[in-house]
Amino acid sequence: MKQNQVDLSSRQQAVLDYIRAFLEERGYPPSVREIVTGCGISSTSVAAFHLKRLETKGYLRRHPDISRGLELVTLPDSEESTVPLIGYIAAGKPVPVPSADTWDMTGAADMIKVPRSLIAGKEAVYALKVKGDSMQDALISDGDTVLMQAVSRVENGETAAVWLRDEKEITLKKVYSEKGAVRLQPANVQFQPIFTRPENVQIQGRVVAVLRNL
Amino acid sequence: MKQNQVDLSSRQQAVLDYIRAFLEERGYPPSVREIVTGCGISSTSVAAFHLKRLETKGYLRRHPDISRGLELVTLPDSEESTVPLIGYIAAGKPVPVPSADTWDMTGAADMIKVPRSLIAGKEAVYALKVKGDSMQDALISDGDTVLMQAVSRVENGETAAVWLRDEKEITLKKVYSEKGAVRLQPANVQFQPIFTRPENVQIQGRVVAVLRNL
DNA sequence: TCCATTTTGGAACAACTGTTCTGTTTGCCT
DNA sequence: AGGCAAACAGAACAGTTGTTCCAAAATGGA
Repeated sequence: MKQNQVDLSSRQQAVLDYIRAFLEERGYPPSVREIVTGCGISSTSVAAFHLKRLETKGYLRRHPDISRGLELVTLPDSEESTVPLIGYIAAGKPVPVPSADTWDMTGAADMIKVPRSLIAGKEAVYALKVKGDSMQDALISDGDTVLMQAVSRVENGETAAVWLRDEKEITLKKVYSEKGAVRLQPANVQFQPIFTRPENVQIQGRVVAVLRNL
Repeated sequence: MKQNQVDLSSRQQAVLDYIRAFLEERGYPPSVREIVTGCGISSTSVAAFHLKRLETKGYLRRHPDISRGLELVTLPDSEESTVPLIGYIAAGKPVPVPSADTWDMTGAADMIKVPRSLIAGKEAVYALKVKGDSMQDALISDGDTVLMQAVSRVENGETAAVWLRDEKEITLKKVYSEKGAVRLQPANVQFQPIFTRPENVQIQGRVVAVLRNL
């Protein structure tokens, strides 16, 4: 939750934490003198000193001569991300490919909010709605939302959206590369794996997460 | 996004909008005089008058004698909610029951963030981690997070966490009440429903959503 | 119209607040 | 020990800011 920064002295960390807590609780930033008393600092000049330091280090923005003119530059990092919902995923059709402007917020595409923890650090994540019950072997049902990451290769054991060229079919399975063949393992333990030629599988993306709203 | 309130004069509405925009853009509330110039008001006393009015009407909280001591009371509905993660759900054990202080933020329990859209408007939502592969008939696998709502009855067709007294087992299924019996329908269409006596089923909660992080 | 209520104007006060200045202390490296 | 940069103290100044007082204008019924 609260992460300490390595390049801050304990005093500066304390000031930053105090501002965060104050802002969270009261809805407006503290004054310099409130910081002084709140952090056990003895003089306003010391607080000013550290505030200037925090600003040059990029942790907050200051508005000179304006009372309580503090602005946290990292808005309490919002714990959530916005990803584009670019289409549907169904058994018989390749998944929609995110285009260059897909992530443009101004686009007309739907955007959905997801907890940042679900896609921590991952780039190029987009969302697809599942149509049909063809993916129950992947423990995914009609109406689920699948978060995908646009990649063309995955590590062994990762779950991917796989286009089977021969079968002309999309399937979500764990991909294992084995001596001359590819093993596609369903998430549902009661289903058997599929073995096929490497040329038959086209990775369309990595499955990052699944959301089901009942 | 911005909703006009019916019980506000246009001036008060303008002031409220201005405060919202100012706060959004600068990160701290405006001063009375900034409100004056920003809204085309001629005197600080007029602004003070309207601010007092806005406070008594419940749209903001004021901190007297504190510069920029304005706090918008409208929870800026943050598109995400925090729910407590109170334990595990496994086949052979009843689900943990949320206690009165479970939702107390100060508790040591883990809190997780979820998109508000997943639990829109629902009360008493908590989270459980799934242990084991015993619920694949519900399209739920080991490691999934299940969002539950603490209720003791569900409507026909809703998915619930059901404790089967005879079998001493937890299962997640759609519940249908049928003439003298209860039909428990798995989400996975390839599984058969279970029929049992009403006395054998104890609803432990409604399943609101499922999160799977791969 | 007349009266009560609401809204507006203008000004001034006292407290709040950011800034700056000078000097001191502390920690740390050579 | 000596030197240097960071951190600390105290005080004072000037602009900002919430509040209040008094009076005027607008509004809205009866």
